[in-house]
Amino acid sequence: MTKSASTPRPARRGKQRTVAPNDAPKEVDDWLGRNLSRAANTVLNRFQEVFSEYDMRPALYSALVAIENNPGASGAQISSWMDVPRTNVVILLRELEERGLISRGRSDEDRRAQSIDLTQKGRRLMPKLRTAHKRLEAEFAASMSSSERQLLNRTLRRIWQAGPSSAE
Amino acid sequence: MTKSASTPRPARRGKQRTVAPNDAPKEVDDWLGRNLSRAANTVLNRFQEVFSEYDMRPALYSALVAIENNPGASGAQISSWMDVPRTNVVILLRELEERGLISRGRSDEDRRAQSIDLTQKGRRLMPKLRTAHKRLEAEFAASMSSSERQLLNRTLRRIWQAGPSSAE
DNA sequence: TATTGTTATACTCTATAACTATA
DNA sequence: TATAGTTATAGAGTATAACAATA
Repeated sequence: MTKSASTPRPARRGKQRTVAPNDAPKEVDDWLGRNLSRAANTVLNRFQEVFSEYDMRPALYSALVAIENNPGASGAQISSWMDVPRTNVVILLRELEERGLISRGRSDEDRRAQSIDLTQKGRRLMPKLRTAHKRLEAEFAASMSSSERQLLNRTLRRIWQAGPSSAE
Repeated sequence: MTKSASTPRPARRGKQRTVAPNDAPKEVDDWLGRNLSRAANTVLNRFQEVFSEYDMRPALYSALVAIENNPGASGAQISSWMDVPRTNVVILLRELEERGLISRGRSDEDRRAQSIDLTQKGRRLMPKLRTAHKRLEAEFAASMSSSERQLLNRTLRRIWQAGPSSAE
């Protein structure tokens, strides 16, 4: 069984910040890695809340988008498009198949490869997921100017694209 | 035993990007959460490489900095300063103690609380770790202007500080 | 009742080694 | 030899519940 077949994770309790806001600047305030990790985690938490009714994780959602954007692609092609190691994509694909959102046939030309597509159930789900995702993005975009948001995404891409490709 | 007592993790193989750079813009290119996660992961990988000779993880390093900045503090105070749940700080403190980098006595005023300090070994290690960390920061800062870097850190802080405090 | 420290456990993403089947 | 798919396993960070000891 997959874990995600269980009850959706309860949204984080929205605890109030009780810490006094007069915190002095800390040595760690400008650590890039720390700020990135914590920001990523904040977005992850909101993702789980926004998508709670769909029992959807970010990696699962991006796999669905990859499949929708590459109809009939093989797992290796999905892996390459997502830039995620094949070995980790396998788990996502199995889970999506178990949930009836994708189908995996055998390719005619290359009998090693699969031919992956959204099922009708999957195709029907996508617009709802996209709506939820747009809501999530808009929520964070609300606290930035448009140019600031674009610069942020460009800067972040420059950071991670400088590293080695994650696709195996 | 703690895992970190084992051999330092081998630095990631620096694989060349073989993917053709003519990738068309993808739907996922402007996903904030994805860009944040991947950027954070890139910095994490570099952290592991730069700190490989010290067998040091980011969380462990930031705990050391927290302790150095709060001599004699309790675990709860360290947790609050780091803004990390107590339950996760416990693991870091135990590991640091096992490695002889910190000492944990009992507080005189409150017999529940500990009084945490760097050991001499820990104090001697800190300058080396700081040097490595400065190198790491400088490496990523090199690809940005100073104002861009400041804006980035400010934006990231705004994102994660908007969420609930992680300190329990 | 509340706080301190702790154990146990789970979840998400990422990473590597090793294997089978096919090319 | 190389590629596609898979299994198993590990590491890093984050999260919650529950407990004993102390306040």
